[in-house]
Amino acid sequence: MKRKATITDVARAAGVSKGLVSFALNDRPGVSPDTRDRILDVARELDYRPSLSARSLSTRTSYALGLVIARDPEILGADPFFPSFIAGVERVLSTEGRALVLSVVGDDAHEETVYRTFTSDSRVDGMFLTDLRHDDPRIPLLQSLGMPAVTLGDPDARADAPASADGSGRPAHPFPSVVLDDTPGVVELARHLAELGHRRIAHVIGPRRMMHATRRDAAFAGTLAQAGCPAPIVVETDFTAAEGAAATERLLDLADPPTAIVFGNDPMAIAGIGIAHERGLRVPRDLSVAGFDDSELARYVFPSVTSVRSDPLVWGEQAARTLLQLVATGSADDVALPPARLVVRASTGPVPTSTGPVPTPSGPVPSPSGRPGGAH
Amino acid sequence: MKRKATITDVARAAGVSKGLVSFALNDRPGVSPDTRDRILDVARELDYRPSLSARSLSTRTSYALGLVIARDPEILGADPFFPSFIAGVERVLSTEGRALVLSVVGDDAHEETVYRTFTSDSRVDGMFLTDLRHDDPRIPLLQSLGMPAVTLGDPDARADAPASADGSGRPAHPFPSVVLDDTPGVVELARHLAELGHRRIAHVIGPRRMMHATRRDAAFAGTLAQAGCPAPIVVETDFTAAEGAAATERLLDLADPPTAIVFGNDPMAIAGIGIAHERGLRVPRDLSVAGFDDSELARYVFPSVTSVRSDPLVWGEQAARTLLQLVATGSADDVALPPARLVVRASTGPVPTSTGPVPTPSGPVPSPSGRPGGAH
DNA sequence: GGGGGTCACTAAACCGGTATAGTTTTGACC
DNA sequence: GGTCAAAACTATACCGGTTTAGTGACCCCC
Repeated sequence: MKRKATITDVARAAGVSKGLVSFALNDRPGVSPDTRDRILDVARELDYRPSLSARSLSTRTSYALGLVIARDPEILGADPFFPSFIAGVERVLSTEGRALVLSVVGDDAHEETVYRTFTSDSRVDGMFLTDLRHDDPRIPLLQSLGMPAVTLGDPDARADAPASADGSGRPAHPFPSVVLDDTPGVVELARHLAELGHRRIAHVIGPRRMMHATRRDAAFAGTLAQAGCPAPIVVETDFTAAEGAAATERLLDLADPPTAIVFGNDPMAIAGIGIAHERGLRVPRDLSVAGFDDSELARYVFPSVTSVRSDPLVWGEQAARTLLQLVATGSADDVALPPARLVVRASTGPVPTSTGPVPTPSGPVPSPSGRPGGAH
Repeated sequence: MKRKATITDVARAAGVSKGLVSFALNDRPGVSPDTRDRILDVARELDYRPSLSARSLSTRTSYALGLVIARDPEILGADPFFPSFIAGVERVLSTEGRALVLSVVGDDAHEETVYRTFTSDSRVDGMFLTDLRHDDPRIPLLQSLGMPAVTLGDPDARADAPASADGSGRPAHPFPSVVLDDTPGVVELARHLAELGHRRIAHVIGPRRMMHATRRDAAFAGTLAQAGCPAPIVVETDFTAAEGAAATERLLDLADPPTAIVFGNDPMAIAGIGIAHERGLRVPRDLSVAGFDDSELARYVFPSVTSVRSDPLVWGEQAARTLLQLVATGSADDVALPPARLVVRASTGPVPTSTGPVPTPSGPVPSPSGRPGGAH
């Protein structure tokens, strides 16, 4: 196993200085065409690969992007969002010679230190901000650290922009965002349930401090109100199947239990269906259930789960592209992806006519059919 | 925002040479106690953090470990193994100031280039080898690249060790392994089904080229044979819920369908239950189903899924520790973790007495009960 | 034919650490 | 008090790139 070729080897072999090799390899002017070709030939012949660490030291860039996931490891395993998102990110990064540096943290205190460490170690050139929170402390943190970032979704515009030098009317968030608006899907879902005749509806959401939880809650409740429905019963969970199951138990124990339950992700919805079945209820005859994210499994459980498709893979790809551009050029535009849409499957159906589990269909709504449901 | 302090700043402020600062910070002999203290004080005061890239360049070490996942992004989202494994790895790395560099690749050709790139870029100091394959090409590859690695499970010992300098009787695999033996769990599962009276049993396994698939297949079939059962029907899949569902369809379409189906992971098992329910079969009355890995969701679907618990989180922790030791000292011992055990839940029950779905219980086996199943 | 400008290229500084050779200080011992 | 070795510390080379200042060579043009 012989030593790797360095830029000095290439320079010597090509009979030029190493500075010129650097110029030729980085496509910079000041190298005559035939010299450039000769250098590139020699480099290829020696199988020269520039040293990342040397380059990093010189240029103060790491050629890596960072993702810090602040969720309990257990949840991480159950929720398919992050694996898909990461796969999307990777799909872009791998073609660009960049790497993804990952960190999974349990608590907030540790989270901050990871952001600080990644920055002070120059371990990454930019970071993805997922699971955006209200008044997210990570935004001023990264801003003060001078670390570029891309947010998934719009952060809440804060009026008190701390040191906003220009008095322009620009939005208060300092980082470009990649938005995949889930409101249309949520609105469609609310209308869908209202049209099926549901009135007593529960919404089992994720942690309230996460923006998407409250945003979806607002969109859902707002649409129901428009449709003349009473406000939904809202239950906050941590996104685990366990809490989804527990929430379902509590809801079904109510004196006047809901006829439809909407869950913040698919694992919770699947767990909810499990609870219903265990109690002898049939879905959707006695209880309608819907999930969120449209994971693969949602299509294959029985009954297949009505869900809102959010496409984390595409989200990851676009977030990676935007962050790469931000890092390279210093600025990047906000991007809006096609919004999430409702996917109706077999787990939602017309409201039961009486309070007891009676199998009488109540309206013209088609009875739920086969598994591979199409978009609404 | 002022510039980060460098080692030179610390040296100047402490009135010593930077070499001595380096010695003091790395706990090396040759520094008097009070000088060392003074240097450390100054470093703390200046909030000095050594530059990773500079250190990497000097030491030819990247302070990062790599994981290449060669699975389709879709599968990655559904299968909870990797997220949990990664979380376990992270739990160890984060306390050691190391980072995890991740890559997700679809096809084998790309996989090899990633291993080569990570190596030639010195992007990582060592790598995790998961989803071990028969005659795994990654082993000679990493060996020839001189990249340390840890394997999850024992690779198959190859007689033709290429350049085995010493004629010792050591096993042929050059890398330490972290083994979580799943055989006991599989054996227990086979016995469990045999005791319940099942004879026509199907085994829906993962890709044959992966060692764990064939190893489990062998253990399962062998135990059944010992128990006097006929050989199971084996169906190979890619681990997706989609193929799990398709396999279930095919099996149930057989003239003489199996009375129990064992799946290679939980998502497939859950999809299989979905298919059964869709056909009007009841689990476990008409069909017993078992999964693998014991993911969170397995506890919360209905019926809760009998599975084999493999504890990917612990696996990740131990793999990280072993790899860190290997990288630091040049060698590490093989580690055996507590083996995977069977977790009996509600999805497995006594074999139906007749071929038709008749609700007669057939034996003294307790009827499947509540969700939170305990270990067998 | 000498001044001025551009182009191709070289030499050397620099990034921020580690490692090594060399120099001074300390201390033990006779 | 002189000798010698160990301990403490400095100076500097080095890792492998990028970048800047500087040097010829060449051309243009009055």
